Amino acid sequence: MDSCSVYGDDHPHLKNALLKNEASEDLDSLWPHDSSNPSFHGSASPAMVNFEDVRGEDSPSPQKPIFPKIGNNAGKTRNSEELILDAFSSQKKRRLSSDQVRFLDKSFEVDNKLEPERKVQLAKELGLQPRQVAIWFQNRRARYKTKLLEKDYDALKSNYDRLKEDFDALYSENEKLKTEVNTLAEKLLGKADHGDHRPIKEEPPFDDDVNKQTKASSAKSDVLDYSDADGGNQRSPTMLELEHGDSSHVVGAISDYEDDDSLGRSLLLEAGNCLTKIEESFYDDLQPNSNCNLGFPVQNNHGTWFWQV
DNA sequence: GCAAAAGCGCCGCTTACGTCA
DNA sequence: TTTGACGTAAGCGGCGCTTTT
Repeated sequence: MDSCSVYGDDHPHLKNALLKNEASEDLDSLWPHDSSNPSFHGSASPAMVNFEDVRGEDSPSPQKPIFPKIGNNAGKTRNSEELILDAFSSQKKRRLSSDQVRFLDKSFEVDNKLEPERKVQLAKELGLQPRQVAIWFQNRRARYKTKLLEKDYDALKSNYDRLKEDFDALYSENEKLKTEVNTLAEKLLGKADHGDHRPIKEEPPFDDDVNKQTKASSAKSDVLDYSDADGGNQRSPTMLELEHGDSSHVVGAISDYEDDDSLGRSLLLEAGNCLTKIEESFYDDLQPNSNCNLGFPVQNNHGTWFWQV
């Protein structure tokens, strides 16, 4: 920033006032006074912060504007004329002092927006140009926004990780149960091949598409010759039924095997229990009408489960 | 009353400087 | 002493809103 354009050529009276260290008196005439706030000499805004509240004990007189400590000489004692000459003769950027930053931060915490009056008062109190105060607030808002975004990102990421963990656990359990069901089905098939060749009674219809494919099938094909009902994935009717959320007929079909031995019956009963368990595990907690399924299966009006994106 | 111009402040992006390891 | 990374003051252009003409 070109400080000369503000306090120099454009406002020679202000430059002279500063050179005489009379800034407070001259600037005081620019806004109304408020005796209740000696620090700001006229602060009427509740958002204003008293510089004395944040200034360290080693800071200069609270009644005088705080000029920036310049560069590496920040810790050295320099008279005000040197500082002012430096400020006006150099085009280089000068960092704000820690006191100034603390004061601005306090003020920012109270209100991150800057009204014109407040800006002028802050600038006066800190010995800065109003534009410098405005720029500081703009940059501060930007930094604050960045931090907020980072915080939001972290929160969303942790939520995503947690959901993914849950999903992975459910998915692996699903795979495990599928394997278990297939094993039981194979055992059942082997049993049927060795013993009773009586055809398994046709299952009652449970859904349009699946029913079309299974209606004319034998009991054997009912278990093994399941065809593609949803895009290439070979799934047994049992699995399809699971996806349709109803295994009651599967459990009911177990009664057709009452003539079998106890092993077959127990296997079937166990399979039925597994199916019930799978249903409970996967579908009971889902909310099909929710817009926040995050990729979990959702049931539409026809009772068909699909993957919502 | 309406429209164009001017003024102002804010924002996002960028640059340049100061500081530190 | 040099160098690269990082934080930050400030520049710039665009946009929206308000005021002026």
